[in-house]
Amino acid sequence: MTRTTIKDIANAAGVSVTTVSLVLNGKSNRISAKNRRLIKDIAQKMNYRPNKLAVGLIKKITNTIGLIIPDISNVFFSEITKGIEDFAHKKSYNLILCNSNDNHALEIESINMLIDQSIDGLIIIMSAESYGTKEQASLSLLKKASLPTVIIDCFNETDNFSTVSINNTKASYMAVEYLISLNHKRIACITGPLGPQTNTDRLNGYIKALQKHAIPYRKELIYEGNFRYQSGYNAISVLLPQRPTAILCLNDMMAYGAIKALKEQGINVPNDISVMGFDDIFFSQILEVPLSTISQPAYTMGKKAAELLLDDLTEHTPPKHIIFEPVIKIRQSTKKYQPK
Amino acid sequence: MTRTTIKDIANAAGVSVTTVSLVLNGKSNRISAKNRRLIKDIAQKMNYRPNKLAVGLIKKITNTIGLIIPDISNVFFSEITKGIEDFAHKKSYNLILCNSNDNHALEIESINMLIDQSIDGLIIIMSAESYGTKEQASLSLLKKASLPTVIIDCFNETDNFSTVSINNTKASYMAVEYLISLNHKRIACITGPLGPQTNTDRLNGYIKALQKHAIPYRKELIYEGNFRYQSGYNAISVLLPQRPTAILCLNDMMAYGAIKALKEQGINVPNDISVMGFDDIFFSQILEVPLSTISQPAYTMGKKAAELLLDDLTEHTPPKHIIFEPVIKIRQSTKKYQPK
DNA sequence: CTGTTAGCGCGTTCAA
DNA sequence: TTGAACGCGCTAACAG
Repeated sequence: MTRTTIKDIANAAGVSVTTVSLVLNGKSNRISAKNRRLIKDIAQKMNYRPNKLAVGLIKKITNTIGLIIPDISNVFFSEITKGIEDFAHKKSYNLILCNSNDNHALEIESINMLIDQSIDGLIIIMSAESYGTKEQASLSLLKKASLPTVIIDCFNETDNFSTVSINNTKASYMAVEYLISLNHKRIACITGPLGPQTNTDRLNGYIKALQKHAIPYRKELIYEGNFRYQSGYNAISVLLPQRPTAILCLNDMMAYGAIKALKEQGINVPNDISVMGFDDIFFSQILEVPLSTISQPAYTMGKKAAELLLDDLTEHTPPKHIIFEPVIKIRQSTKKYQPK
Repeated sequence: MTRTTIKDIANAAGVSVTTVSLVLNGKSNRISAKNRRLIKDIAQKMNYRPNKLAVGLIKKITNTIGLIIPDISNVFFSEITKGIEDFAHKKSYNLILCNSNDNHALEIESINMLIDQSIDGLIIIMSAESYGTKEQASLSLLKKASLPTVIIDCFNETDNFSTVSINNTKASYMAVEYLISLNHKRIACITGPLGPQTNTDRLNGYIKALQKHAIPYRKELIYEGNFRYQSGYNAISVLLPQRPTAILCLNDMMAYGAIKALKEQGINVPNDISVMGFDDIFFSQILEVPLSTISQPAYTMGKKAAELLLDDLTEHTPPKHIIFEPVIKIRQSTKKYQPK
């Protein structure tokens, strides 16, 4: 069964396609009332819906936005996605989803595929591989296509893109300062891949807080993970010999892995070692020992990104940089350090 | 900056657009070798990529599939989505994502939006509201549009759609039989919304297992939840007075809520009450008391759905019904019942 | 008030 | 071996 087109309607109504188009697009001030009625009735009856490909081809507007994220099965990203989708849908935009799997080549490929689809704009969370020249490669591709873009989780003032993120440096600074206030001095840190600035910012916040409190920075206390559960777990065997009294994990999933490994070693959290996370995903509240962590408003960040993008699309607002303030959630995985 | 079109290439090469089109579509057997070279070179140099709107308009193929799910922030669904996206991307298909928020009207709206976008096919997980006549409404809309569709989590032989699901009846049957083997007789059940067949199937499996073992079915032991953490939590206060010795939760999230409420009441899992889940999402392994549960291969189910759909699109395979076998994961939240 | 004409970017006859 | 012409479904000048 083939869809009804304006041509069908025009035939049925005995008018030209122009008239139909005019009526159906609300530009019918100059069309006779009876024709207006007639056409609308027929359109309704024949269940007419405009073909968006055809409209897009002409108007160069598709009401479609692209989303590239590293991994939709990661709850932090899926929460962001929800925020984006909800907002976009409310504004009658469709969302094309692409996973980059933290792979730069796939990211580039996705950007190209999305451009080919004539998306109106893009929201992207860069892959972990996309930093330095690779990040620039992605960005310049977007610039060449002059594609309205909002970047999440990557503050970037120099290029002409809107960004949405939290203040990462401040976030981990807050976390470390809190741990220091608990008398901790040997604070280990399990980081994400130390390429993207978001991640190095977090490490820098850690370092700054130590400096501020005149605690020496020890490289041996740093473990570079990859944001996955397993890497948090693995970190423990290399960190433990350094005898940390607290461990800051730069996302919650790694904190879960670390806690698991600690438990297997018979080490109690928080009595023996304090552990902090970063993100505050839902499950952190319901852990055996609810996780102290830095909260990022994932849903809101997604929503805000969508809002910025659609604003840009509809009224060409200049790039904005939204920085959310991190919020520290003190739960039960952290505790005052008491030398034994 | 505007994209380069075949016209641009034709001009640059001094040939007609037909020639360009022929070459770029691999139908260049009849084109002179030098022109072939020339055109390909120019296309490369000018960074030509076909406009998919235009191609779609002609070919009626967009290489785009739609996905409608209740909620992308639910890890069970996001895992399915990952499976779909990975497979689709590998086959050069794009994915348009829509959340129905378990709302039938939104589901219908999404279907229409997706059809307007000329998607080639659809994968859908019905909203909790879409059962009975509402389910039929969604299905008949798809049929009228003759849109190739795969339905996940809803076995449905009568309509002409492919389906992917697990054997839900058997799944909960297995769970209950396992609990019975542990000497439990007062087994409560926290269900999902008892509209969609998937959910009533699960309840039926529970009932069948009781019957098989001559254990009376008691309505007071059933609580109808909504698959959310909070409803599992809420269930406990109404179920507890019935003194169950085991509780089967028809998804993991509700099991988490139930366990939380139990803990707050000073009731130990599994020593006082056994709890089983359903889904086996990642977090179930890392709970304080790792959750015994029925495992659904979410990623694989998504992948399989995408595979069925693309098979249908490329070679018009008849509808298939894939039923995965549930696997019981015995962890530590269940234990032999010992009367005290 | 309404129809004719001309494309949007591309694939595909049909002639030449 | 190639090009002109047509059309996918629709919008937008421009006439009338």
